[in-house]
Amino acid sequence: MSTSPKLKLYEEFAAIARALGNAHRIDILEHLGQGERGVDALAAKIGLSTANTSQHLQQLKRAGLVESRRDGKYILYRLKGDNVLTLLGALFDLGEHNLAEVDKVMRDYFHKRDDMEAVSHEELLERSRDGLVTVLDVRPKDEFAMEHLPGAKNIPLEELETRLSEIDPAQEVIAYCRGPYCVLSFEAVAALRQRGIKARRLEDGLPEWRAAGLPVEQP
Amino acid sequence: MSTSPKLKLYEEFAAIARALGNAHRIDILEHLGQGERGVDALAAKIGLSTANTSQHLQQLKRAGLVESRRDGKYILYRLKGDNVLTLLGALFDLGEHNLAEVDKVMRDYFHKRDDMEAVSHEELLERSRDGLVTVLDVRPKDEFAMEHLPGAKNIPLEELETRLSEIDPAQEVIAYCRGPYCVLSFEAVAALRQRGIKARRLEDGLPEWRAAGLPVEQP
DNA sequence: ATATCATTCAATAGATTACTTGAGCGTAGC
DNA sequence: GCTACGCTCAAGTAATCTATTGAATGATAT
Repeated sequence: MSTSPKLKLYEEFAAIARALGNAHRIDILEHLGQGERGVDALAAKIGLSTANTSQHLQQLKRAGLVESRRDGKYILYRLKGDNVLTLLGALFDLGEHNLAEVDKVMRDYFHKRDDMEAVSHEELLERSRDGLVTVLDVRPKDEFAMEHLPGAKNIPLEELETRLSEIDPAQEVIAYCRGPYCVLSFEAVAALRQRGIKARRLEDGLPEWRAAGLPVEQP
Repeated sequence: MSTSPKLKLYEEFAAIARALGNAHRIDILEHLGQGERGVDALAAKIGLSTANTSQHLQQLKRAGLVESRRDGKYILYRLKGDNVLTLLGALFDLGEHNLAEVDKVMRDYFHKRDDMEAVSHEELLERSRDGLVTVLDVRPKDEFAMEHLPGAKNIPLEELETRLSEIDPAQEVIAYCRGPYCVLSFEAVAALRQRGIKARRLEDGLPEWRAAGLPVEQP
């Protein structure tokens, strides 16, 4: 094998794929989809040691999936361009269509996605313009603080039970979180429905919304 | 780590990515993009032992990237759905945009892709309708035999020098091969230009043409 | 049945990967 | 300057991956 130019290229592409070949690193990418993060903050969110997280980040960096900048004593990582979300989307899509295991997990834990009747960008925009829905961001407070959908109300999933009174039961709730496989919004919808409140999920999460060129609110 | 459902899903997605994490397997996928192949035939094309190729194919199968069927004593593998090409496309795209190494290989070996002025589907269709161009398939004879672009002439790259007389020097040649990184069409264009024949590459290869829903010719 | 061919399986050695631990380095604030 | 903090590096272990070899299926042909 004289390592033809084509194989050389494929070796580079394979290196990118290998960087995606670990569940924790995909998790990191999802979190970075919310916005820039420091290493420790990320490590805490995903439940890995700092050193381990740092090493994962460096693999992602070598593969061209993330980039970093220094801000004071923090080093902030972020996704490198919109292509990353596109690639992740293609990966998720293939998994959902081609792997029985993925389908099974979806059924078992997410009570079958289709039954959740996800709401599209377009529908949300339309209905929120008419003031018909409550847009609910169920991510943790700090993530909401950085960026959120326009007009959204933030009740982190953990606090949902104790803060139910803040939700107008006359309106439909549309919940969203980090991305299409983020559990938060699934569980929020389930909890709300159990209490008789009409609720649906937004099809995608914040990163996809932003990638679609739709407006977000910042402090 | 109690392995949340989200991480379980991400583990599945990561498994798909790991299956893409080897240059030979990407090469296999490109060849399967041309059409169904038996194990031995594939092994010969990509230059690996039969056993090794078989094992790579099984990894791809476990990851939901290929599927197989028995035909007599052959077991024929093929890509599992169009999502595979989409995923590969996203991967290539990210590599081209985000990795300096990829860009370097492109410059060194492919004489900078942009200078090659690739021709789009649309332009090819238009110009071949008017009879202005020779569509040249430079893949090996057996791949051409299985399927090719309508009206294309087949001269495998190895035979190009000896069969130059078959090409009308008055017409522009548009060459294509297996896919966007297949070397064959790059080299064919370079060789033709050196001999004063106007030549360009088709932007993509046969699989992308087929995936775009455009017609192909079969025996 | 036997022989043959295409493919897979099983066992192995060598390389790569994930995570931990503890040390090292740069920046901010005292 | 020193200390605290955020991050990276280096070394080590256990687990996983690649490619080779040779043996084992399974289907066809004689």
